[in-house]
Amino acid sequence: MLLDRAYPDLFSPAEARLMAACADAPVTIRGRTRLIQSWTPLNRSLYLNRGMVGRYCTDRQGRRQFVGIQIAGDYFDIAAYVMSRIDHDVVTLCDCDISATCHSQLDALRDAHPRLFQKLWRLSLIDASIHRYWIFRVGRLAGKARLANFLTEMFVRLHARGLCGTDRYDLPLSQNELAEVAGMTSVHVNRLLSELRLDGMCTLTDGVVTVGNLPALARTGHYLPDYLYLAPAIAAEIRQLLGLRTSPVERVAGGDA
Amino acid sequence: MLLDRAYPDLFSPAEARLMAACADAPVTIRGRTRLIQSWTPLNRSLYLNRGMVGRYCTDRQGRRQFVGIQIAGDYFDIAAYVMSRIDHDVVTLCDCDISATCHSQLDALRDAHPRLFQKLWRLSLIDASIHRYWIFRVGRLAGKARLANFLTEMFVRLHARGLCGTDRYDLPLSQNELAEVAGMTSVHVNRLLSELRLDGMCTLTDGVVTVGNLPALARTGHYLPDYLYLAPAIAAEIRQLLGLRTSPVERVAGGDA
DNA sequence: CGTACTATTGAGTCCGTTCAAACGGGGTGG
DNA sequence: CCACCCCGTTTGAACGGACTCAATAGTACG
Repeated sequence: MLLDRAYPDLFSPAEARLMAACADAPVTIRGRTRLIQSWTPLNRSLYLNRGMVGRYCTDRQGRRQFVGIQIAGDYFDIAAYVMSRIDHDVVTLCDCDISATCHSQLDALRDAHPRLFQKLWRLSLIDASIHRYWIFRVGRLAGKARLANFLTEMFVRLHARGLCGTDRYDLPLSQNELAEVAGMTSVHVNRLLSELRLDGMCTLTDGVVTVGNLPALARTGHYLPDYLYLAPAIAAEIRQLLGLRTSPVERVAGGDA
Repeated sequence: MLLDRAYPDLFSPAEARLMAACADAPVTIRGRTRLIQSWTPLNRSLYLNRGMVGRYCTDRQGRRQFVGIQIAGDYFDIAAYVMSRIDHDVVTLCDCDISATCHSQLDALRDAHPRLFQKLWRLSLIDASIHRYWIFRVGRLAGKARLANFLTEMFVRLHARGLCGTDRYDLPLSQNELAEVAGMTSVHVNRLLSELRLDGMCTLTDGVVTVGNLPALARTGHYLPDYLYLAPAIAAEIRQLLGLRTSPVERVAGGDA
């Protein structure tokens, strides 16, 4: 299970087997397919084996705002298990392999393995932490930093799971969808991307991000990966790649800001 | 317990007593006090009996972005129980009564009352849903709508708990802090507030919001309260106050957008 | 061979920011 | 009691980032 690598303290091999045993066989779904419509009653939750999906809200004029991007190894609607319905839509961004788990199976899991069950809670809390970082990004960062920050996040999350190397990764988003992530216009995304390209930080072509200068990208994006709650070993590797020195714990110990 | 009113399906009276029994006696804390520093190890979680607290991230220049406001009746760092540390800071916005619950007590609760325990998960998922709505707000809404949207959210959340009437509520935020919520400048907040005042929608003076025209405020804020997962009866009352007709379920049944 | 959708570029406009200054209330100390 | 200061609000003026509108081109698809 992909989660092993990113969060080795999260699922033991036995637990991963238990989770996999609950799930149905994966199904392949084409890109740009709406998987979940908001407020529809749901009795299954979904796990993404391969691909990428986006979660979005829509305003009254139909303009979308992505509120999350899920990558391979994510349970992307555990909330549906607890809440029965969810508040947002979910769409595949490319061809995806998805396996479903009936909520009744999760009920059984709760009674039989409460500690494993709690780890699902942990996953949803990491998700919430990512949400908070997205608020920070669109609220506080200027255009260029906003884009650089998001592109760095996607690199870090993919690399932490072993889904990409250090110099490129797949990002199946059009410039328009990138605008719906970053809270701006596709025209503006285009100009900012060309700035990042001229700076030699990264290029985005045909759904592939080629990373030229990762530390510079992280720096212009004011990016810090702490909120992802990565396992210490992986966090250290990521910090090295991003050119960061201090861990959050050191910063706390060091004194007040 | 305040949660009873807003989410009557959430805690039964017996469960509320159980939760209260776990908690220490409330302590009063002065306003503008930092309660939690990010990444500090925590062994207790906090419940807000009275007052208001803010959760925020800080960028490298020290500029704050609020990522959440908690009101009386909120557990505002359940995440600390599962994650041990949290990714953001927490500050009191006014004098607050706060009671703590040791994580060991929650462990006991998990083993003795798994279903009640799951309701804590539910709380944290509602929290995440509010996060998503904040992303939507700062990402997609223009300045005036952004402010109106936030002011409507705070009214709805407070009113749903019986913490205010229909024409005014306490909001202990300076214009500068409001700017840190809405992702803009205090100067701009000032101008937008005066617009809302001239439109007769609402005024903010000395930490009190006086609501002049709630439906208009909700309309300019493009506000829909569905994401709060309010109990049906209260949701209906709120929709009436905001001048909204359709519930989300009706909209789903009605057809695709 | 049309019909989309996507990327790119230009020009003009407006929203929101930055920098500044003035005002008013509430505290404190002389 | 007054002087003073601090903090929050208010307002002005100028700048710049981001948007809107628009046109072009390239590409995938039926």
